[in-house]
Amino acid sequence: MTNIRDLAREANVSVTTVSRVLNDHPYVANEKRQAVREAIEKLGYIRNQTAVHLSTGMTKTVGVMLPFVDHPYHAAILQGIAQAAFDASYRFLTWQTNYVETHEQLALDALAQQEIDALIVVSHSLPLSAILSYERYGPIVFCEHHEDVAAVYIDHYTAFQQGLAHLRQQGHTSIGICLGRPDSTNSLARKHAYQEVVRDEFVYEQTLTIEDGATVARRWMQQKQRPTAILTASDHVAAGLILELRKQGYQVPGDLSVIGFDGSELAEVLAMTTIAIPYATIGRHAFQLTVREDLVARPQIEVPSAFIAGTTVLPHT
Amino acid sequence: MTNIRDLAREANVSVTTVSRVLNDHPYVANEKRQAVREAIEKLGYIRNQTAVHLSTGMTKTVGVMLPFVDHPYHAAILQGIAQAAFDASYRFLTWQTNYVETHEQLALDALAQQEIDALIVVSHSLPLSAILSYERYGPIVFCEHHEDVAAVYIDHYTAFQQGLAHLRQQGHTSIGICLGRPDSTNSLARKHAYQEVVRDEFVYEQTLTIEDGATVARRWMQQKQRPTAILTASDHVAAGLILELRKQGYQVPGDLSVIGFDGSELAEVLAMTTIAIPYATIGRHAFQLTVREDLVARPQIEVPSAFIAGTTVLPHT
DNA sequence: TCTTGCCGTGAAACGCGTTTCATAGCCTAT
DNA sequence: ATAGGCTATGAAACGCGTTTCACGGCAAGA
Repeated sequence: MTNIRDLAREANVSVTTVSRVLNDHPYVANEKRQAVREAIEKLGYIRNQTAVHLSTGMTKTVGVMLPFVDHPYHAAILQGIAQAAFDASYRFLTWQTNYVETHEQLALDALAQQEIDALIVVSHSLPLSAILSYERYGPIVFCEHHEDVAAVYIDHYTAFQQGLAHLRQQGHTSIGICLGRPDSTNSLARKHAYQEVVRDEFVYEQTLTIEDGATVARRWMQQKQRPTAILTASDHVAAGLILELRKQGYQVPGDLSVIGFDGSELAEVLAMTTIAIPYATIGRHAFQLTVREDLVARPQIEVPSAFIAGTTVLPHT
Repeated sequence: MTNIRDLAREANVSVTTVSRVLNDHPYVANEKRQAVREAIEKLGYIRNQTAVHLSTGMTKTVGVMLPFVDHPYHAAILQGIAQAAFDASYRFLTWQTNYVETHEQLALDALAQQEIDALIVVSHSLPLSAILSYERYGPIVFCEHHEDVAAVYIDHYTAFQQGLAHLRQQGHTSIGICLGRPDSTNSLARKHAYQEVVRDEFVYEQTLTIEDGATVARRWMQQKQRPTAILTASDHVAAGLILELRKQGYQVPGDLSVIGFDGSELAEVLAMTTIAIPYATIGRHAFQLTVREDLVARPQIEVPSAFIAGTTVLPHT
């Protein structure tokens, strides 16, 4: 591999001058610049990025810690990050953690080891304090709300309120909710919105997948006291719920009204009433935060959710 | 930042010995090893990965060139790559190209610039030869079939044959197909399988999204000569097709039988007849190929597809 | 007793681009 | 005429871990 010193020799200039040419520094005479360019051409020189990284002390790479790369909304956030990173000539490394703490730790280590310049935490199971202790190694941006942390998030409390308000407007008083991971920030906010307006508690926890949705359906069918509407925490769960009910001969929304959450293709396909989240936007903002000058001030960005009317909610009579 | 030389001074050993301790090299006396460990502890030393990369000449990172990170089957491949890379203590950098050639080029540049040790090409629009000219910089593995190239792929020809055979078995003789990008390797294989057995040509090209599926539905409705069954090239297209037809009052499979392709959640939700592809497996194999000793022999791995019976095909009477 | 061969250790070179600092010519403002 | 300021250029230091090579010591095999 030819390097910058070979070029210097070939072009009869110093390595400094070669470096200046490579970086478009102005203080190079035209003939020398030309000579270097010809040497590059002649020797087929290609810049070694690793050396650049070591020398400059930055990798122009951000890390992304997320549980699953192939879950639709995580993938959508990743898409936004990919786009924003691309626009800024950054690259991104992904740590798929499955919510395993030792895996999450590896992303933190990478930040400390200067493999990445900054870290975006899409979702995590390590304690917040454990993650924040790595802030001294570089910027850390979250995709969910925490106090005193750089973050871009949607207000799950308000989003859930919107859904509940819609159901109550339609005359539903007996309303259930599905939550994902029970103690996640999001679940707590949702529960909060729920408990403010609902008396009967129909809370289905640990619902994440289509299959979990079907399980909720089976539980609902067995209940004597049933809600007339369920607000889920993901379109996946809603889809599983709806399809299992229909399979068993129930009507959705005739027997049960259902609202999804995400605004995914699944909701589109099922013409589902849902709450759409602009995940790609979250990803874009998250990346942009990592390179923001005033990150020390720990800025927070709230992105709006949008209620989408579909065909899976009927007024309660 | 404390470095290896600081450690050496603190522990009264040479940098060589420190390096040996860091890399668990056996030729270090226990007392010295202990002394180095204490120095690491005391000074809070953290290894600089970039320096390791420069020094060793490898980054333990593979690149992934793919059009979209948030399309379900690309995400599923990415998931497989993520898993296999994780197991091998590798990282992966992703280039989301949108099939834009200049973007694809950036992934190739990264290989030449030694930012990545190897490149996985999930799908591409650059000419194959342009990509292969970068093989001298490092291993390149494809996720689709090409002659004389390291690749892991599914046999689209056979997969499509399976679907066609099923439809003909059910009495369909007038069969249409949807293809994605018209000149992609996959489309050509599919077309080949199609033209072998079908006389009337009902080929709908450039169908990729749910919306495209709806467009196919509208075209189908306007046709005087219509196929009685359509084999699509993705569950997305099939979903759009099915739902638009149903919306317009047609029966699926009563008026038109439909077979999807992918075996995605969408197919599951719609109880769609489809051809399932083990995308994560493709990703895993692809990664494993990049680190295989005999990669110069350009090994090829074919992974099987699986016909999944659903409710969107009815015998033709 | 003499050779091998393994263990243990460190100086120095290596990988490679960037940046600081010093130097020097030349022009402009005072 | 002189102090500054800008252009241009290069030597050397820097970032930092790995690896090669040389060397001393000691034990086992010949």
